[in-house]
This record gives sequence, structure tokens and C-alpha cells, in this order.
Amino acid sequence: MRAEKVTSVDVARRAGVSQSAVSRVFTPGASVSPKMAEKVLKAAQELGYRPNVLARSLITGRSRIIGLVVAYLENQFYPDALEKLSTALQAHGYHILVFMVSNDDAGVDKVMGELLDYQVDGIITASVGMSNALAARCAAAGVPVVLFNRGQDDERLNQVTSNNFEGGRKIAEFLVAGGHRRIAHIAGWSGSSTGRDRQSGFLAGLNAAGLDITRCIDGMYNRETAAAATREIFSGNERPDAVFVGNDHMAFAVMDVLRFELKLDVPGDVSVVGYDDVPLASWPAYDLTTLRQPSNRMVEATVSTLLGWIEEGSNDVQKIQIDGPLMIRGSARIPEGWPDERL
Amino acid sequence: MRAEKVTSVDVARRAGVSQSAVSRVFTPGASVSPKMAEKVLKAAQELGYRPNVLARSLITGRSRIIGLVVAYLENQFYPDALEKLSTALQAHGYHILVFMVSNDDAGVDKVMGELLDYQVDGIITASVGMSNALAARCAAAGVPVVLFNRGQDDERLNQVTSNNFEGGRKIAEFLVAGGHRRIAHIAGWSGSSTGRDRQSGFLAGLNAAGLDITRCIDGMYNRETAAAATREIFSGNERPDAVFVGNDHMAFAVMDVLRFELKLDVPGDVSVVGYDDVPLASWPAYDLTTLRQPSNRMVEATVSTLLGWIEEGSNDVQKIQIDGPLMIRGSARIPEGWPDERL
DNA sequence: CTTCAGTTTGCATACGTATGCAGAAAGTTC
DNA sequence: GAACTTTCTGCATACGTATGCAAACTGAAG
Repeated sequence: MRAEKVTSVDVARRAGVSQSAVSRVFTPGASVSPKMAEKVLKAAQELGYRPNVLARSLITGRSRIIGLVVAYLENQFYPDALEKLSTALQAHGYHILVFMVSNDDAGVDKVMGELLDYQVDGIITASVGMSNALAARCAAAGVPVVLFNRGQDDERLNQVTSNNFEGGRKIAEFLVAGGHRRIAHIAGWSGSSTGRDRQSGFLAGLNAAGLDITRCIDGMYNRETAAAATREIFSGNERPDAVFVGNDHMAFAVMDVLRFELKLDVPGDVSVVGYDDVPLASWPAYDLTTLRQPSNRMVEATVSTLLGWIEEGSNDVQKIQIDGPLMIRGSARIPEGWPDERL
Repeated sequence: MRAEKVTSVDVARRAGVSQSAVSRVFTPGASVSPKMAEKVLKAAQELGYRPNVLARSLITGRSRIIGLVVAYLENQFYPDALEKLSTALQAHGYHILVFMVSNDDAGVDKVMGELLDYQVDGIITASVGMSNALAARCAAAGVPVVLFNRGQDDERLNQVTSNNFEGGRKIAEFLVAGGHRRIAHIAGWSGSSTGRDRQSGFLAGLNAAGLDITRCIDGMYNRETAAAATREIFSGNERPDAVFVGNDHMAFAVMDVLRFELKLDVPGDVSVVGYDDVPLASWPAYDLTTLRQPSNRMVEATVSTLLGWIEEGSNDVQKIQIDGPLMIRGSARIPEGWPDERL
């Protein structure tokens, strides 16, 4: 059962050339004559030789591995992003090494150490923060980091997010224009920049119309917490007539509670707006009005930033914010004559 | 910006010992005196040394990387499994390298080559098949493979699935007991063992009651295809009164079409049963009756099989089938006095 | 203090590849 | 065909670690 590894030396012997020649044939851009290439490729073919990426990385200092740190995949936004990131990176010859982590500093630090052990060429964190000590270590190790869908005040960390403040503001504007006056917010986790920015944008939007948030509870980006918050907010008799929920994943829970527990009509009794536009949001069962995070463009920006650092030695830190449209669907009252922003 | 890597040699110099000593301190089970360990660990601590996993793998022949090949993450079953697999493997010091792949032989073969380049210690494929040539290559390379949620007739490939035949049969029994007589099937992709087994189990169950499948279309595990199939099957006037859908992901599409396009009541007009029991199935918006694939136990079986091959040199091929219960919810008529199998 | 077994250490080498350097071959120009 | 330039090849070495082997040390028993 034990494998006999075939190495570049074996190929060299068979082709009657030196090991360096074999290496050069498999190194793009190296200098080899056509007939050398042919001889070597033939021998390699016959033996089933393929270069050992790990051994190569030892010399070149490049592993072609990107570490992805992610806290949970329950929210559909993340598997979707993971799929797109992986596909995009694969096209450039990189692959993703996954690190699941509990979303606290200790967990992240521990895992990040393991990550560096693998000599990753770059790190993407999806909605996970980093301690300063850690950011320093990555910088010291020369490993570029991109925070995907999470901002953080650190001069060393690239980040790609949607324009969360503006998104929150847009949603406020939309709800106000729809005639809502008692507006609640089930917020994204206050420990995250996304949660905070969406909330402050939302608040700014309401304030601009002379309104305030009627009721606000942190939903922790968690389905159960959001459901409990909904019960709390909507079971009294002074209930709001609209709610902005910090992401779609929680918004589904909110709608389920409103409809199936509290027997309220959405959007008749309550308008619900989410954030993300995950695929499920467009399914008729929810038909959720939500602010789209343009994951394609976010992924694109993430990949090009990362590859810029890795391959072109770039070192200017990017803080990229991408605007997304409000996807108007059936879960919230549509203001008279509101322009349809859909793509 | 370039990093000064700290190596075992640096640590050795600082601690005033040999490089081998350092190596031994970081190799579990090697022979080192307590005071040597202390000296080395202190020096390592001060320099921030951590062993280079890649260099280590060159010597030991173990990379502590498991390759995961997966076709798409849209169906919630897979991110869920990925999360659990990754967490379980991490606990054993392994990590998952992700390979997204289009579900055809050419795509799989190409990607699998890249996979072997990384010297992975094992391979898990999630609902993806392998050509025989490929299975042979993995066997030759001594890399164990586990097919997760996919069976295949190959003596060299481990596999872990739910008991799809029995699951299909149970569902037939359930629907028949519910008084349904015109029963349709939107099948899982006929190119997959899961799809075929569920279908034949279902058929066997119906036959046992003297019934047959009224109408059957391959839904390709694809939302759009399943939706189209639903329109096809249910828009005529001789419509079935129940449908078994090959997985939950398609079942949601089917319910959406039935309710929102065809204005049929579920389960009043049509009973719908799915397969998988993804988290979404239990959300009230769908409240889908479905056969649970016990992903926890499937993951556990996958991990222990894989580690058995890798660490204990096991070489008996496992073909594991795990039974799952029918989760009875609100999308299908419940037969009088039917025992509740829920956990 | 000697002997001997057991433990700990350093030396040297190996893993599979890439690359600087110098020499060989091939091509160009007169 | 000589002189020169360009392209190609092999030699040697390096990357960071683990491990067999023999030497050095430790401690116990006599």
C-alpha cells in the first residue's frame, strides 16, 4: 500500500538529463530548449510525475495556500462567499485552507498560530476580527491579511466590506418614505463593525427625517437571539410597524416569529427589511426586501488585493467599501413611486 | 516588509544547543531531558519560533492536510458538513484544503491532480464521484479517500452515506399510510448513487403497497430544474396528491412553486416530503417533513475512517450506511396514529 | 572507584525542489 | 571559419526539518 513517490530525480534519470533540467521544465519562465522539454515531459508522463508543491514551497517561500478563517457557515452569505473565493483563487493556482474558529479573541489567536505554521501566502478572515498582537505577527511574517466583510482599525489590515453605513441609511430612507413611524431595529452584533455601521447609518437616516429608533436589540447575528428579540419587541401592544434586521439570516427568524407565532402579516402589519441578499431572500417563501452585499465584487476585490500583495509585492493597505442596491421585494411596504434599484 | 523567518537553527544557536535538540523538543514522543526542553522552549518563546509544517512534511511524509472536493455549497447540507468536518479534523491537528469542482469527470480529474500535488494525507469528496483511473492514482499514491454522501462501486474507496434505499422506502410507506395514491417523484440526480438509491427505495416501498410512481422527473439536485419539473407535473388537471423530492434543497423550490405559482395548499392539496433535514427544513416557513441524514454521525464516521487509514495504517475499505429518522413536520399529511420518530 | 545500562545529545544526512554560477552548445555577424 | 553573443545545461548548494547512529553523559549497583 505504501506509495513509491516519483521525484524529479527519477524523471531526470529516465530522460537522461539532470535534475535541474527537470525542475526548469516545470518552472514557468525558465530557460529550456524545445527538445529538452519534450524529452522531460515524455519521461514525466510515463512515470506519472508531478512536482511536489510542498517541497517547492520550501525553496520559493510560496505555498500557494491561502488561509481562510471563518466562524460559522450557517448564514448562507458565507458558504456563498467561500465558494466564490475558492473558485477565483483556484483560477490563479491558489487554494484555500479552512480554519473554523469560535468568534472570540482566544479562539482566533490559537487558530491563527496554526495558520502561520502552514506558511500560508495570505489570510482571509470572514467576519472575524484579529487582535493587534496577531496583526503584528502576520505583518512580521510578511503575510498579507484581508478582512472580508469586517472592518477594523488597524493600519496593517486590508479590508473589503459593503458600504454598511450608507446601506443602513438607505434602508431608513426607504422605510420612512413608506410611511413608517414606529421603527425597530434588531441589530447585527455590536462587537462587529458591520453591525455597528449598519446601525449608525440607519440611525442617521431616521434622524435626518426627525425620527428615532423605537426599539433596538442586539440580535448577535444569531437566529435564536433574533427570534427572542422579536417576541420581546412585538408582543406588547405598542408594537412597531417596521423593523430593520441586521442581516438576512436573522430576518428570516424575525419573519417566522411574526407570521407563525404572533400571527402578524408581513408587510401588512409589519414591514421587514434585511441585509445581505442571500439567495434565500429571493425565494418566494420569504421574498425579503434587503440590501444587497455585492458578494461577487467583494470577492473580486479581496482576491485582487491579496494577489497584489503576494505577487506584485504591493504594500498599500486597502480599505475597500462597495455600494450595494436595495433589493425591493415583498416583505416591506413599497413607497409610492419609489424607483426600483434592482439590477 | 520581507519577513525574517525564524528557524530551528536560530533557536538552537540562541539556546546553545544543536538543531536536532530543538527538533526533538517539538516532536511529541522524542527523548529530551527536562532542562533541555526548558532551555529550548524559552529560546523559542523569545524568538517566536514555530515549526514549519511544510518542511516537516517533507521529512515525515505527512502534511496534516486533508483535501476536500466539493461541487457546490448552495445546498445547505454541504456547508453544514464542511463546518463539522473541519472542526472535527482540526481537533486532531488536521486542516481542510478546499477544491471546488464542476461535477463532471474532467473537472474532478483536473482538480484531483492539483490535490495530490499538495501531498494531502487524505481526501474527502462530498457528493462527487471519481473516475477509476483517479481512484487508482490515489491508491498508488497511498492517499486514502472517503466518499462523503456518495456511493460508488470501487473496491478502493471508502464511503459514508445515509441508508438511502431504506430512507426512500420509509417515505413511500409514510405517504401510502397517509392515504395518498397518486404519488410523484422529483428525483435526485440519476448520475448519483444517492439519487438512484432513494428512488429505488421509494419505488420498492410503493410497489409493496401495490402502487407505482405516478410521475417521475430528474430534478438534477438543482432548484430551477426542480421548479420546472413541478410546473410540468402539477399544472395539468390530473395532478398527484403527494410528491417525494430527492433532497430538501429541491423540495423548497417545489413548495415555492406549488404555493406561490400554482396556489395549491401544502399539505392540503399536495403533501411534500424531502430528504436531508437541513436546518432550513425546520423553519416554520417550510416546516418540511423530511428524512434526516444524520450529518453528525456521518462526519464522525468519515473522520474516524480517514484517521484510521492515515494514522493506524488501516486498509480495510469501509462502506458505511447510517440510518436516519423521518422528521415529521407540517408539509405532508400525517397518517392516523403514526409513531413519531423524532429524536 | 569501577562497571554497566539507560538516557540524552550532537553529527551527519535525507526529504524534493529551485536557482546562481560557470561552462557547453548554438546562433550571429563579418 | 573566427570572434562574439545568446541560449541552454549541469553542478553544487540551499530551503527547514526529522532521525539513525555513535558519542557523551547520568545514575545505580557492586
